[in-house]
Amino acid sequence: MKLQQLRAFVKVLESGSFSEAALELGISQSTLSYTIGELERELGIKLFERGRFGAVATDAGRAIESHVRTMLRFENAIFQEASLAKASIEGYLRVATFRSVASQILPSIMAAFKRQFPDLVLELIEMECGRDALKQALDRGHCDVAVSQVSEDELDIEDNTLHWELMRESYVAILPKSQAAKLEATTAALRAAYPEQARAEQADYAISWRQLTDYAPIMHGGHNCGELIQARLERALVTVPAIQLVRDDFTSMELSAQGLGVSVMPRLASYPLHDGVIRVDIVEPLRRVIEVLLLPSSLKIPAARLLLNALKQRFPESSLPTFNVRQPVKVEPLTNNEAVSYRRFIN
Amino acid sequence: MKLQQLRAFVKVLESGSFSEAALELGISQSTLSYTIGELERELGIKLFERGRFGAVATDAGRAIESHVRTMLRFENAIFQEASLAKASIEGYLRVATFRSVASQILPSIMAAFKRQFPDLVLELIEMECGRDALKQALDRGHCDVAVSQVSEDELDIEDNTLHWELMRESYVAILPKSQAAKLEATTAALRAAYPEQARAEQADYAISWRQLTDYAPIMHGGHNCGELIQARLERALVTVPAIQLVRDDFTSMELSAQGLGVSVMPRLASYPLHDGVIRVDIVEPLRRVIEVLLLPSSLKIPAARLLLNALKQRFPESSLPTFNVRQPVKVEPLTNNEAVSYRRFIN
DNA sequence: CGGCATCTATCGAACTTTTGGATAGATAGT
DNA sequence: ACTATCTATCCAAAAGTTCGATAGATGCCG
Repeated sequence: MKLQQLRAFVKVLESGSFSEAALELGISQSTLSYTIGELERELGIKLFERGRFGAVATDAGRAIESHVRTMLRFENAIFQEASLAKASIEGYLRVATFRSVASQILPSIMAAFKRQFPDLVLELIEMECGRDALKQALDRGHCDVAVSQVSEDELDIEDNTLHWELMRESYVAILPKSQAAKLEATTAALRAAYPEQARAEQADYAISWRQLTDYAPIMHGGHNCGELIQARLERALVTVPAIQLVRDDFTSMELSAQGLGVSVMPRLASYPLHDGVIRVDIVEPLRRVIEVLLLPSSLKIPAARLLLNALKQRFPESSLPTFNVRQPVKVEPLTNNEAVSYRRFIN
Repeated sequence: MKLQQLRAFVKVLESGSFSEAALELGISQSTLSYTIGELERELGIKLFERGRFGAVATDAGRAIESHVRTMLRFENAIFQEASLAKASIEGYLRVATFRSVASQILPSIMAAFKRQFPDLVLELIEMECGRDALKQALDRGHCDVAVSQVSEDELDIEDNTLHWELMRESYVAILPKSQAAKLEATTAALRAAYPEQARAEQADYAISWRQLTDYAPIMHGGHNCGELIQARLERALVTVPAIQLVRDDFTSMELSAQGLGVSVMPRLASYPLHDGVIRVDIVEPLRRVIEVLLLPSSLKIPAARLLLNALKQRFPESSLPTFNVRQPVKVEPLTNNEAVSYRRFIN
């Protein structure tokens, strides 16, 4: 078996066609055909179903996918260790996450990370936001680290995937200043009814989901989970008014300031606050937990440990520990010779 | 990077010399030198310190060892998946354990396992009995599965190594029938003093460690942890009489029957009981836990799952779950195309 | 139904890499 | 200083890989 065959295998898997994979690999189609053919011959199984449509993996092909990717992951880890020994870090790191984190949270962190380790190629893979999809991406070896969203009541994980909470985010409502007086009247009563809302970061006003439905919702396309909020609004009221989608935080605050509706956005995104609006806590707050996921074996990848450390620095409150950059596995001077000489076979 | 280089790397690591490794690999010394040289050139680091003595890994060499072995482990997993698709299972499985388990417990299981999967090469690696040593063997990739011993109060494991209790073994004393009457007199009192001893598998007699030291201990060379028992005996009495070492269970019972001393052996080993002896519970029993250890990633190796299932069958009381032989990771028809088309780079 | 477009497989020659024997260099022990 | 035991290098032969050309297979569409 050869690594080149495995690299070709993955490329075909991803591009779904020999010809295109060959193009991307910069080799001829005949070479690629020969390469995959050799691998299949050695394994004694067919890896791809070929046809007019291109190439699609057989059951057996899918069965080995994650193993192949694991091997390539560790090839990368070896390059990273080697570059570490030369006091730099080369290689790549693939981070999978969903749209809002990919667009709002990671860019600044990864840019800083990139500045610190310029020779590392960072790859951000955008996927659906469900934890299951991201966990599968890890299992299949599509990425090294994943950042997913999970609701507060589903934090546990049944298998041995590692996961740490990065932050817990609550959404706030943004309403025009003109509504301040009206809200002032109800805020005290609401606070009393929902005491758990009392926290350091408390806003001057509070509102209930029921009240919120008096306004036209302005959804933020960037970092809220549209369905989550929409579902919650629908629970409070039968029909939800037509929703406007906006891309920029300040734009949506501007719309709110103009009295065009209520913006719902993660608390963090509401700083700095637009002059014409007020920040309003939503009682029975809807919160989501942003968590990092990775396979235990990914901890062996130096760049992954570095990224986790960077995340810990950015989110000091998170449950992340800090990792040693240098081999976390202690290598004792026990010579392999000893282990080997004791070896015997059962035949 | 090429797998052949990695295989050569491991062989040099294990044999401690280029010449011998070349011999074992069946290639010439010059070829091996060139192979390792190429790898070093590509990584840009020196992997071995060479000299009159042979070759010994540098820090960098040791740093990549576990990654290299992981890659080879998964290469093996790929072959196993491929053979599974052909309704057999080829490849190898390396099990590390310590002497008594290697000689007394595993052979029958592994022989049966071997009969079931004749094309699988089983490798039994014998090491020291400490859990730490075996865990390190796993971490460094010297084996796929480890079976270790641990005392009852150290069951927890801090990192994410998987571990399941196979069996909990208590030792019994074997004494000549002539001692029955004498023991009968004290057994009831001892049972009352140590009620936790009352169990289904209870023997007809009980004895304390203090009383045990009246007899010459006959140690069983095969499956007790000599030091463990000796230390316990010494705690009960200042000096322990000279110890006789015996290899066969029935032989040591024979010695006890002849009134030559007391045998101490794991309960399981005392079946069937020799006619001339009695089985005696030791109060404040000394127990050891035999557990299976493996890395989470080893669960991906089909043969490892098969072996765990075989162990579960042999030890139905153990905490082991039963694994699916076929890919434990569900592979959904989500095409990689989708994931890839979303991909973008941060540069 | 048949031509067309779009795949992959195969062939043979050019090219690249790998291999092994011979030899040189390095080093520790005697 | 000699010897034994390592690894590195050189070079020619062997082996493996690559590519363009071409053939074969298959679904699409008029």
